[in-house]
Amino acid sequence: MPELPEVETVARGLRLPLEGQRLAEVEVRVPALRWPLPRGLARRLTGRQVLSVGRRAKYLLIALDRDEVLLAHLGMSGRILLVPAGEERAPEPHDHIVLRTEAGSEIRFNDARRFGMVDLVPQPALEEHRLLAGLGPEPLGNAFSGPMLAAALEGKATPIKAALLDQRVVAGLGNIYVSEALFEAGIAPRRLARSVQGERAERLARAIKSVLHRAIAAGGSSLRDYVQTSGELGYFQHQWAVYGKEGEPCPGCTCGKGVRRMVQSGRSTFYCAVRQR
DNA sequence: ACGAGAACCTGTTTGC
DNA sequence: TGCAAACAGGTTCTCG
Repeated sequence: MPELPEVETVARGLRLPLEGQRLAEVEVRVPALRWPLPRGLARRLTGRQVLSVGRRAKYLLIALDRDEVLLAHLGMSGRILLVPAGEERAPEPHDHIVLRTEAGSEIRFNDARRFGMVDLVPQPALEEHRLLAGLGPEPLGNAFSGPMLAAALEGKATPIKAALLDQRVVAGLGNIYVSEALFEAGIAPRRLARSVQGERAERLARAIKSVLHRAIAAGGSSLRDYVQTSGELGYFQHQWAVYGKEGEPCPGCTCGKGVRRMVQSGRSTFYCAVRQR
């Protein structure tokens, strides 16, 4: 589920129910996700006030009073479910962490596969946190550009597909948006990263920004459903050009061959063999 | 040092 | 229909 646009959508959806609220009750129902949860997490969170909800790469950053930040990653299958104040809903399987605010709404972290991660970090140490320290630039940040991307790809002997999944190169892209961005930029997924320079890097940086912006806009339009019901993908899935479209005609392309699927380092890549070079 | 593949889990879809 | 295999939006670890 969660690449940058999905996490951004979740962060936006959590602002209203969480910001300014005190956590009246906290339940931690599993000992570990990907790693053991911080000791005494429920106790340490109870009574704390939420100052703000933000995002870095695919991480949710929930800033608390007393200078601590709740850091959360949704892994592959993680979702945030919101139960509005006044509604009762029995805990469902894999509802691992449940936060209840003073106002009565419930925020649940549900993650069937438990690839997600949660940590509680002192604010001053946030940037050096082992999960955040090595992250590359935010693709939607002002600093991110063709030349910056070109520099990050320089000398890399790996396919561009794999390089873009590397969070040290750019932070926040995942398997879906890499396929989409490469299609939009007209770059073949197998092309070596080091050969993406100059105008190609420029096109790719632009495509990345454009795809992410459009996905966030679509996620935003389905924001309530997204957070409240199941955490499923927002409406952007209806706008995918190639992802999951093997055999279908590629949009705006007259190649007649349709979208192809291949496997690169164990993961599906969708592309047009004619338009992407 | 770098890149490819395995490993971590469970749920759903696909194929025989 | 039933069952097994393949596959799923991520990251880290190991090995060559």
